[in-house]
Amino acid sequence: MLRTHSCGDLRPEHIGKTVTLSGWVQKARNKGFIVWVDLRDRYGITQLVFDEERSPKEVFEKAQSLGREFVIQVRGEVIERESKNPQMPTGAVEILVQELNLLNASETPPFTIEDESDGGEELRMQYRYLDLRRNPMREKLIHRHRVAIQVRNYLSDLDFIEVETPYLIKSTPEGARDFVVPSRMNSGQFYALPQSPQTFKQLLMVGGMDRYFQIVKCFRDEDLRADRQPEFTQIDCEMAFVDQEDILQTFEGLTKHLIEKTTGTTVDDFPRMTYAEAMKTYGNDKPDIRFGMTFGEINDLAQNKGFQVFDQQELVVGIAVPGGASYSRKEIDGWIDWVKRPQVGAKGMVWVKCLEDGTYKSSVDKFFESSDLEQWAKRMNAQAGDALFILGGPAHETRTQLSALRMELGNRLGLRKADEFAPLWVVDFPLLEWDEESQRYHAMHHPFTAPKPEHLEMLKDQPGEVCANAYDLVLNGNEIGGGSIRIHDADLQSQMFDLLGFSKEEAQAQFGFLMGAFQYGAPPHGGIAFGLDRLVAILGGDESIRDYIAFPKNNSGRDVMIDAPAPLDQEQLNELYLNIQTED
RNA sequence: GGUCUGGUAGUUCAGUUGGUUAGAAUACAUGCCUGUCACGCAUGGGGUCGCGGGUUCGAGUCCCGUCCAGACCGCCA
Repeated sequence: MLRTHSCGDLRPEHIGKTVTLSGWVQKARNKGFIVWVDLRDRYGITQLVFDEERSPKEVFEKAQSLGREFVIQVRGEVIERESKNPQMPTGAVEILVQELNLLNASETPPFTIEDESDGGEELRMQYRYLDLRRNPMREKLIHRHRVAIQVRNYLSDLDFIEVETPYLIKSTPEGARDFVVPSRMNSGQFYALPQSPQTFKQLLMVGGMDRYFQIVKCFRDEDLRADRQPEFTQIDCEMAFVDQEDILQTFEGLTKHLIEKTTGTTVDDFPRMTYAEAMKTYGNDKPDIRFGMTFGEINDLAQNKGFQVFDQQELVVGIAVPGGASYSRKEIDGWIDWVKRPQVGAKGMVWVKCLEDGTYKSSVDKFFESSDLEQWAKRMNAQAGDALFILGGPAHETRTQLSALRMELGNRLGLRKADEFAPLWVVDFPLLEWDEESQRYHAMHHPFTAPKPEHLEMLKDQPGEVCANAYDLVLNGNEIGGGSIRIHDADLQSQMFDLLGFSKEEAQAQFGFLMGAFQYGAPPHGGIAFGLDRLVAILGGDESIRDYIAFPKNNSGRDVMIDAPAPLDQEQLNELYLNIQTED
């Protein structure tokens, strides 16, 4: 038996017992006459003591050579510590070691295996197996496991069944780029890895499964971000014989359950906001409603008063910055530079300080009366002591820019508290969006999303105005889930493909299987998919998902530990009928 | 595809206007230390300043190129 207890088990009631422990050497403190070794495993740390007088001579000598991360097994008596450490759960006891067995030596690790490691991101990725030994990393993976278990239990209790769908499927032109897999048995042909199990879960509904979920890997060959990986995990769900309200209720329940079970905080019923409303008041379809700073549009108040910069803009809109009246000229200039960066792209920014004495000071004092500025402040819900930051320009662009500014201000003012959870539903998304590049409509959600029945008539003449029965679940400014009621009628689905620019032949070739299925009694159905990595990270109080994935990819989509992707040798390429084209 | 930031000891970083032998902390090694727990003290080893080119009497420092990493924009139905 390699151990009788874990390194987190022993307490004063074990004093006098002889135990066997195994684990890693966290640290050895050699005091000459006595050596203490912190022995670590997943469950905790137990202090071992090797004593000149009380330990066997050869054991004491062997203990001198123990280094960090050596794997050892010890046998000894649990004794009371002479000086206790109240900070450690096992801090009242220690093991007086009688037998020491070196199970495996270790090189000195390239970074310290401690809560606050000295290792940088890249190094920790390269030695991920060492990084995972650190408490914060282990706790994050355990947190992920707990969320996943709660999802399975909750949905299973509601009669959802988990069904696995295939990973080797067919490439489709819509949406993100596919990862493809060459087929050896079918020369020149390729599978694609699923961007999501979308069509399969719909076919499961046609197949009468009624309620399906799956915690499933999805693959998208697009550029990465802190919260985006090329392979990621979804909680994919679908229900038959439901309307939008049924789905919102069901998954609001799940999300509440997850927040309450894994963070200990409670949340009220989720507010709902239409897409149009979210864009108008937050400039964003995934607003962070943990803090205010909602948009105030002031076209009617600020135009035709002699300030030409505003007069010609489609939209003039601003926000109140709490405490902004005390900003120095330099700080304000810093924010003006910030919005003018190419990533944001504003041309400039007008500011107004709402002073404590009720007067106003602004960059446009020449053009506006104090009473004008007061009305602006009112529209932006400003208090005395705030500043107004105002942008003007084309409506959509300006909203996006002001939203970026609002989020950055929220971050820097500490308004985005990691332990606060503010979920909301964003509903009534447009069905389609016009794409300038390809000069055609694209599905905003995906091509299987059902238009709102009351908008069906507009589909022919004003397709851009049609709203969909589509919804996103937003948590703290992040989209953590999105879904829709699906089309279950072959004719309507065919009409959608028309609108998206598919010929009848293309639609048949790409999605014939789905249209075929709809001809055999497809039930009304709809669903939702959650980004598990993102959800887990936010519930854990982080924005970056990488720490919540055991073996993530870096910024360029590489796994620096196993050094993937990598070239294939010629033999393997031949077998797959592939030639590599060299760049010139 | 683009913008920005960074790359100096095993690691995390400092390094002035271009000027002596490139530093600190930590890790590591050795020794000392009668209760440590971020132990302490002393000593020591450890550098292709990412790589290539250029400017200069002289480059870690300035310029050009390139590679790598990170954040963001585009992209992500």
